[in-house]
Amino acid sequence: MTRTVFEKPDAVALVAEVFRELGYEGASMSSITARTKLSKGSLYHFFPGGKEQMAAEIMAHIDAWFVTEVFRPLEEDDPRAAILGMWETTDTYFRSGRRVCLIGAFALDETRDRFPSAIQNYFLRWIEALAGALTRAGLAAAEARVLAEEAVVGIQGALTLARALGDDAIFGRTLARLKERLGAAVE
Amino acid sequence: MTRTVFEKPDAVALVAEVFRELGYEGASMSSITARTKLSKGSLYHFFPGGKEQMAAEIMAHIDAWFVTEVFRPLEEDDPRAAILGMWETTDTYFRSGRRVCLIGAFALDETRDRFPSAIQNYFLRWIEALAGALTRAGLAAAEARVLAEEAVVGIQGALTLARALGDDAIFGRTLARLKERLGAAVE
DNA sequence: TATTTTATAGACCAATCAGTTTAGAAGATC
DNA sequence: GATCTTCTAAACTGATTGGTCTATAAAATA
Repeated sequence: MTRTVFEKPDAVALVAEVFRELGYEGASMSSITARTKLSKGSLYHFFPGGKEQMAAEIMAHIDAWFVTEVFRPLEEDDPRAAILGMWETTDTYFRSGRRVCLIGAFALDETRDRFPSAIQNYFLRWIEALAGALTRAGLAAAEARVLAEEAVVGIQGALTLARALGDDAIFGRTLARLKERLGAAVE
Repeated sequence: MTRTVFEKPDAVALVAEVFRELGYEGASMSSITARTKLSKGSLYHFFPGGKEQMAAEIMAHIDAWFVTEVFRPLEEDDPRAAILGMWETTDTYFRSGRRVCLIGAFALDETRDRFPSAIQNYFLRWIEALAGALTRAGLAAAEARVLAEEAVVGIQGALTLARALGDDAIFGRTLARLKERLGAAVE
């Protein structure tokens, strides 16, 4: 009998992709075991709290990744360069729109009511980090906030349309448009 | 024993709201019967094909509504007035962002694979109808298309953030910004 | 190498799932 | 008012759900 041994960080990442593809309700334990190759025993060993704990830890993992890779870099010295880096990181993370935003997807149905603050904070911090960079690049606080909100709205909307249309180009087009608009505002 | 008698159009509308709130996988037959007060007998009488038929008919119903209330009005004589009307209709339909886009939500998870053309056509037709109005208002076809895409992306993104943040104002702010941007382009 | 800890496999559970069936009530037609 | 069609209620089905448990394999520690 062959056995495959997993480590928890790998389990989190594997299960995350299943939730991302199927949504919280759509991701049944059997679909999770089938797609990740982790047995139920392994899953409940790592996540005694079941699906709810899996989703909570996945969201915490995503949040930590964005703090390190997106939000904190936006606080660095050169705000213009930081914002340019954000477009690159965002395009890579969402695989040019082929990967959806798990937290955005959770927000749309009543899964939101299970994790309201995690969902709210993720988007709030993104908007605040970007608005902060725009402010340090010279924009008035109010204008920075409006533009940051427009950017995060555009990213989410483009992810929805990319999947709805099966269009691999719309996400890149949207990022390019937002990049130009924010770039022009801080020139 | 009291019995409530429903008509099919009412059944479609009632079930639609449950799918909208819970998503396709999240909407179980028991949650549908509980929230709509339609019994299983009634539901399978109206929709012998079960959940899949319910969702298909709901999407067709939404599509028809948008054709009548949004897409066709955009083809009327005065394109500027038609576009202004679209912002009103959109704000009302999505209840200032408190109501999500069922078709956008279906696009995000593998529910999309059940109804790929219905989902794709809904967004394609919206973009095309709006681009057509912008063209007739004087814009070059390419520019009209880009702006129309930006508008539909913005609407979807704002719906996601409205729910994620529990913010009643962000949808209206986004619509106002898009209205101004499209209005300025055709002046 | 012996022991302890960590992790896997899969049988098992009660509850819920989508869907079927049947009996009869309400509404429409005659 | 009798007949026929439409619709509802709820019991029922087999399959699947999320979750538990036990035996044991692998890894870490001693």
